Amino acid sequence: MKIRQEEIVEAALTLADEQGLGALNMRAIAARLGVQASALYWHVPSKTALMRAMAQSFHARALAVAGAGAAKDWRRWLIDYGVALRRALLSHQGSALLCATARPAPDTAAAAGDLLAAPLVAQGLSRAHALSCLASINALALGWAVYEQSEAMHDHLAEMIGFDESFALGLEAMVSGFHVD
Amino acid sequence: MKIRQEEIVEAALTLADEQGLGALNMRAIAARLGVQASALYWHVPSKTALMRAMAQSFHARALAVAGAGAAKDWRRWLIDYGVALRRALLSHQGSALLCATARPAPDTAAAAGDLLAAPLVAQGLSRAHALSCLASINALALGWAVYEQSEAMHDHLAEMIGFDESFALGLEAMVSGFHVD
DNA sequence: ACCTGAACACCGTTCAAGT
DNA sequence: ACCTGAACACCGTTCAAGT
Repeated sequence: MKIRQEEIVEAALTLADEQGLGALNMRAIAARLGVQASALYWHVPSKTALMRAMAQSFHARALAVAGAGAAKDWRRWLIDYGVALRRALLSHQGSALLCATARPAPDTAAAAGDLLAAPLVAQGLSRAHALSCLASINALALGWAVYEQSEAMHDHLAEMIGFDESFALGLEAMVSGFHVD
Repeated sequence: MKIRQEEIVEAALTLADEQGLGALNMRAIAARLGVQASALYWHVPSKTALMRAMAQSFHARALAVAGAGAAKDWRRWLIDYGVALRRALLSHQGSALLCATARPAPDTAAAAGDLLAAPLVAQGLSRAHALSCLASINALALGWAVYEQSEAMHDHLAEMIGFDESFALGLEAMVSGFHVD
């Protein structure tokens, strides 16, 4: 039974989705593909690299969604990006923690930075300022997603606030406070 | 050689600080205390519980700093809290990831929520709105700290933006966008 | 080229046994 | 009460050997 890199990442993703990030181990991934754990190492250098690939798929999704409407007002664009990023993170269990743990490949990160900054720079923000704003939105979305995906934290916070509204409130407040430099 | 709970948490904290969170294991902690790994389980129920205790020490520090000046304007207070929280997280290696992973004890979290909301409620914000604002600030500080403590992410971002200024910018933007409900 | 089987070092945790 | 020593199951990873 032949295996490809892509299949391994996909299997890992659905496994993490079903059983949680803590249940993600090489033997379980291999079993899901009808193969031995050691077979994975022909296609993937390490579990760390595998998790990095998993994390990148989330960023890629958010980037694709946000990149679509580049003609909008830059504040609107930032808000849409933040919402899309959070949604992408929440779409799979444990993805926030995964993104917090796994570092992206340096070249991918640089390319993503350029792509994200472009629509802001086109509307008059300096590149440095655009990246700064983007980083804050990344941090906000990641932080919220971490809280929402932490079981106990989720249960506790959910009693007192609504996640969607609170995130929207914080995001809109932040973006409205940004200025063109 | 007798051991106390507190000593174990402290040893774990300094070990994580020196060697990183990945090097944190029961045998290493025990060795630092001149004891066998199995001895730890007389004082601590599990590694998970130990990490929870570690995470709580960070929140406690930030809470102590922020609780100090309760008479300030609520926006100023929120900003000071955010800055204190981030500083507390950055003071130990891997603390952000630790706080993202370990869930606090439910009663501690509830008490912290009350304590933090109090100065805001005293100045006219509703309890729900105060908690919502606080959660956003928590998320922002945690997200930033995660980025700053992720080695590769750090190196990459540091080339383009200043962490301190960018965090301050995002935090002040957000707080200035909050309103009394 | 791609996979199996068996092994290695390491880890969290348990438990009888010591003092 | 508190600690040691030895063990267990589990994990990431390697590597010879098969096909």
